[in-house]
Amino acid sequence: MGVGIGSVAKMAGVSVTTVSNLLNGRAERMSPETRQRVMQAIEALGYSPNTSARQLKTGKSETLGLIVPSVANPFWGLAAHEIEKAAMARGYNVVFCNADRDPELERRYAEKLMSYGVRGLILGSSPLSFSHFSSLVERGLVIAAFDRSAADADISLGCSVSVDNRLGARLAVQHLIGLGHRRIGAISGPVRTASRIARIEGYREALQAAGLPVGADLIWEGAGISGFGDREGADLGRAGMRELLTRAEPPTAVFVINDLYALGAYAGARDMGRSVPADLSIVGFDDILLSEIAQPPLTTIRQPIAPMAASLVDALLARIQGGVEGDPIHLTALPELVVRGSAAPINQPG
Amino acid sequence: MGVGIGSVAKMAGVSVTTVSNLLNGRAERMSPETRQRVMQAIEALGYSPNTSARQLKTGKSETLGLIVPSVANPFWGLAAHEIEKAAMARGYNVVFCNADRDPELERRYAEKLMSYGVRGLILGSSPLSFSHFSSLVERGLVIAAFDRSAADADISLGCSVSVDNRLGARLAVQHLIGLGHRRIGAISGPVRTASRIARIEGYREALQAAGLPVGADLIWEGAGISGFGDREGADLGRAGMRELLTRAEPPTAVFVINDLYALGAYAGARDMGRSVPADLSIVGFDDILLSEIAQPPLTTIRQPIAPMAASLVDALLARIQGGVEGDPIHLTALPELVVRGSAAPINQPG
DNA sequence: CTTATCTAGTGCAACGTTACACCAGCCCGA
DNA sequence: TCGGGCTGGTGTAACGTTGCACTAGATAAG
Repeated sequence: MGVGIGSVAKMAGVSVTTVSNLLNGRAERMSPETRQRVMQAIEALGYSPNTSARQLKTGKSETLGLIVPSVANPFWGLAAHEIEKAAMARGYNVVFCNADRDPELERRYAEKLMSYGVRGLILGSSPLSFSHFSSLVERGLVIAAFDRSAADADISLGCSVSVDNRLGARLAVQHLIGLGHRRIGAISGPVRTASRIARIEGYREALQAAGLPVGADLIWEGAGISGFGDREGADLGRAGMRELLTRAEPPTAVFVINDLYALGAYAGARDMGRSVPADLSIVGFDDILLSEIAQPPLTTIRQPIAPMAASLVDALLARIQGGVEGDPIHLTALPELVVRGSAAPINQPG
Repeated sequence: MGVGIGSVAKMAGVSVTTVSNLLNGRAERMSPETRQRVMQAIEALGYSPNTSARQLKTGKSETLGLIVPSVANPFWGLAAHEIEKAAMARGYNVVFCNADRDPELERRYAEKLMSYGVRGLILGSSPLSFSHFSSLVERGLVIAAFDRSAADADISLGCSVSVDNRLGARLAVQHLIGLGHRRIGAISGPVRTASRIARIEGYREALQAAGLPVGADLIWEGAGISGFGDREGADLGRAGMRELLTRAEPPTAVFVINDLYALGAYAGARDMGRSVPADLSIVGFDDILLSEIAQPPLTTIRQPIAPMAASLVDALLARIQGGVEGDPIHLTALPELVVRGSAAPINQPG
């Protein structure tokens, strides 16, 4: 049954130590002929090392954990894929978990991952607090956040990367202002994460800096809506846009918290008989795959996901491998405005 | 450092066996007071079992592997999430891998997974052949395919589930025929998987059954296009539609192999000045999240992903747990036509 | 000739867990 | 009083791997 290091050793006529030495990059400790024999035995038996045993012995693991709200969300799907690529390139595997932003589920997953020997955990869509991880952090888990900005870091956060969400939102809103819009709304949705809060702040800042109105009547936050999943992502954007357009003095342009919501907002605008961008300008955030082929192609803020993933994995690995030395590492990536067809100069009604 | 079963035992004043018994559902073998003491010790020490050690000892693992082309593709992202839910509900974890349909990468991942103790592997988007897995199957790996039909099963396939792809395609094409279309094209793309082949067969069958023309000039297969990734999914649909519409006698309706391509085909149609559905009807396949909010909402064939995922996980677990008894289990799910706005009665030009 | 150094290995305890094989008391019926 | 069956445990050998601590034999230096 078990073809292990032992069977290989027997077949090659050497000790298990020698096989182990070959397997662990100490090939110079044996003659070329021995090396050859061992390698042939490995090949012949189809031997592959038992990771559990290795992990048990060394206490190290070449595996990183990743918790995202849901991989069914195109943005997190792409982020997950890029994180996996970056980890693989450094010899690490990643195990994905979909936790639907449920703190209790996140904690259970993290615990499970630790029991698998995982020491590094990447969190997508950071909750406001990491307190549910604190006991795990005490036990040696290093947490890396994918979308959290440096400023509001938590004690137990090992490292983080995010696009400058405030700046991104400002860019989006400034674009709208440049197009002549004066009543600019925002659709945010009921989930309060670090990144969403920063985006809304950026939105407010840009408006204030331009001396434009910024009131609750311009923002839809979907208060009271629960049972949020990703199926509902676009639907919430749709609902939000519909509600915003039925208010007393509706905006002529709206900044939508992310592209999935923005695509939903397209549908909401259509539902209300508005044409984008003729009657209503929209700008999103993220630049997901589908934004380019949407009709009209979505003007949005691009996050450089691949470099962000690579940097975060580097930082996390440095912390895991080099011990817990020094302060948390925080990285900020620059957002980029991608002008496409969903925002147009204001259509002066009078 | 290592808080293991041993420290718990010491703290509770019992033997390691007793702790192990409690941990493995043999709680009735000890007095309530002992149980209480052990549980308090577990709590106090923050003990969590070491999965590597457990796996090493038992040879079993509560982990399933899943290889998909890319989780950045909305369809596979959703499928992955549903598979994870189904597995979790049965006490299993799943490790996701994105292999970009590269057989060599698939094999490497599968090997890695086996070294982690994984005995059950779910494959999304089945390649035509499973030969690259044969040596792993000999070593005890059970393979389950998510989108492969019963008919064309490979020796090394343990179980499978798929929607009836032929029927789904027939439904789609019959819908178009019912709308009065007579020149019905198809966009398939360059990747040849079991499911795509079946869909194209269904398309041909429906056309033949209705006595309609079915020729190479109606089908775009993207021959010669390489470097396929998911970024290109929608782009290929766009390119395909453009090419189809520049041919001598373009179709008035087209069946697109999946929704991602179909959304790209929308863009391709716009590029060529055609309006959907007024000038051109489109029907897709899969019913991804975004299809409903696209403009026009996409008429498509829905796959019941959640039940499919649950059935496949059940079948796979039965095979892993119950030994390799009997023939492969194959399940077929029924596709459903979802009529939305992208297919309309033919616009008679004369 | 002795001692040091190098080459090419070997032996073994440990990592945390499980489960088989035990066993000390106690109670009950005969 | 003995035997049998409970109850509530305990002792320990593995599982496959690693890496420290060794060493036999050859060669080199003094």
